[in-house]
Amino acid sequence: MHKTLLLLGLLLRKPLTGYDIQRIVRAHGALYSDLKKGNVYYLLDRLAVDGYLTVEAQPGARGPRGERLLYALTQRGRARFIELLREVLRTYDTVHTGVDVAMVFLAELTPEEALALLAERRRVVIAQRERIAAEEAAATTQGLLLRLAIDHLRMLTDAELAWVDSAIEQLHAEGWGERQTTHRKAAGTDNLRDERGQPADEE
Amino acid sequence: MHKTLLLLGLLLRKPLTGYDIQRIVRAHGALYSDLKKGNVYYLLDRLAVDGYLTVEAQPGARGPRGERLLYALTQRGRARFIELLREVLRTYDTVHTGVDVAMVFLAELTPEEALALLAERRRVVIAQRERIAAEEAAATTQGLLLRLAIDHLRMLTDAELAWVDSAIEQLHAEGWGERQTTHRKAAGTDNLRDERGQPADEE
DNA sequence: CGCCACATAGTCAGTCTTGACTTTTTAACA
DNA sequence: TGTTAAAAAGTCAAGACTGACTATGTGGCG
Repeated sequence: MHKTLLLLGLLLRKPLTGYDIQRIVRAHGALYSDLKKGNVYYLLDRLAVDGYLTVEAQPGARGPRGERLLYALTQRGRARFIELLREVLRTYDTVHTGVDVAMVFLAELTPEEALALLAERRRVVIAQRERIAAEEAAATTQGLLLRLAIDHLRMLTDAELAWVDSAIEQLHAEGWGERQTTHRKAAGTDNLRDERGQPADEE
Repeated sequence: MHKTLLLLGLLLRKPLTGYDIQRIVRAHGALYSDLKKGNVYYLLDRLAVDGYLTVEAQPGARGPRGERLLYALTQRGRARFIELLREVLRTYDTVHTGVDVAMVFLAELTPEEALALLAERRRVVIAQRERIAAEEAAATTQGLLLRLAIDHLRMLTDAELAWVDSAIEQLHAEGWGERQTTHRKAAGTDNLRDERGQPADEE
C-alpha cells in the first residue's frame, strides 16, 4: 500500500516515466529500497487502469524497448494520494521480520552455533546501521521531513541491535555459552501452545 | 520465508493438519499473526510437492470439507528447517512499514492535520504496545526463548513510539503547531533527488 | 569501421498472499 | 423436533511481487 503511496507521491510534482521513478528510488537508497523494478511497472499500469494516472507516449524519446510511456496524476489520483497518506500515517501493525519466529526454535541448534549466528546477525545489523547513518547525514541538508523519515529507519535498526545484544547476553546468563552444561534435555520446554475454550478473537 | 520456517518448526514435534496449525497460530497472537489462513494451505501444499512434507488422510476425522489431511515432516523437511533457521537468524534487511514514505510527503497536508494524524498514530502504537506487553507477561512462564521472541516485537514497537514522539516534538519545534506561521510556501523543500553519475550499485 | 562489453528500459512466467466465498457440523432454543 | 445461527475447515480467483530474461542503444578500442 505504501508502495502505491510512493508512486503517487513522486508523480505529484510532474509526470514521469517508469524509468524516471526507478532512478529516483535507487538514488534514495534504503528509504525506498523495497520497491523493485518489476513492481513499478505493474503498479503504474494498475493505477492507470484504475483511473488514477493517465498514460501517454513521451514525445521525442524512445528507449531500447519502443517508446517510453509518461505517467501523469489525474484528479482522482491526487485524491487517492491524500487518502493513502492519511491511512498510512494513522495505522500501525506489528512488523514481522522472522527472527522472532527463529528465536522460538533456537534450541534446535547447538548453543555454540546459535550464539555464533546471533553474533553474525549483530555484525550485519551494525553494518546496515552504518549505511543508514550515512544516508541520514547526507539528508540533513534536504530538509526536516526527509531526515525524520530516515531517522525512522535508523531507530528501528537501533532497536534491532539492542535486541540482539540483549538476547546474546541473556542466553549467556542462562549458560548457553559454557561447554556442556545442562543443555541436552533442558531445552525441551514445550513451545507449542494450543487454544482451548475462548476463540481468541479472530477478526 | 519465515512463514515456511514457522510451518516446518511447528511440525517438528508431531504431524498436524492445516487446521491444527491455524489454531496454534491464532493462540500465539501477535507473534505469528502474519500467517493467514489461505496461505497456510498453500504453503503446506507446496512444501509437500517439494518433498519436505508427506500428506496422508487423518484416520477417524472428517471436517466440513471431506477428510482432513495430516502433514508430517520428512528427513529433507527437517534439513530444510535447519537451513532456513540459520538463514533467518543470520540475515537482516531493513523493515519497510511505510510511515517513512508518508513522512516525506507530510507537507502535502495542513500542519494541523499532520500533527493530528501523528497523534492518532501515537495512540495506536501505545495500544499495540500494551497488547504485546500482556503477551510477554503471559510468556514468561513459557521459557526464555519465547520471551525473547516477544521481546523483539515489543522493542520494535517501543522504537516506533519513540520515533513518533520525537517526530511530533521536532515538528512542533519547527513551528508546525502554531497558527499560520511561515508555512504556506516554506514547506516546499524539494524532496525529489535524482541520481546522476555513479550508477548507485544495483545488485 | 567492427566488435565487445556494458547500461538501458522493460517484459514475463511463476510464486506468494489475501479476502471473500462455500459447505458441513455443532449449538441453541422455541 | 425443526429452524436458525454460528463456528469449522477449506477453496478459489484475483492481486502483489520477484528474479530471470530480452532486446536495444552506447562508448571504447584495436
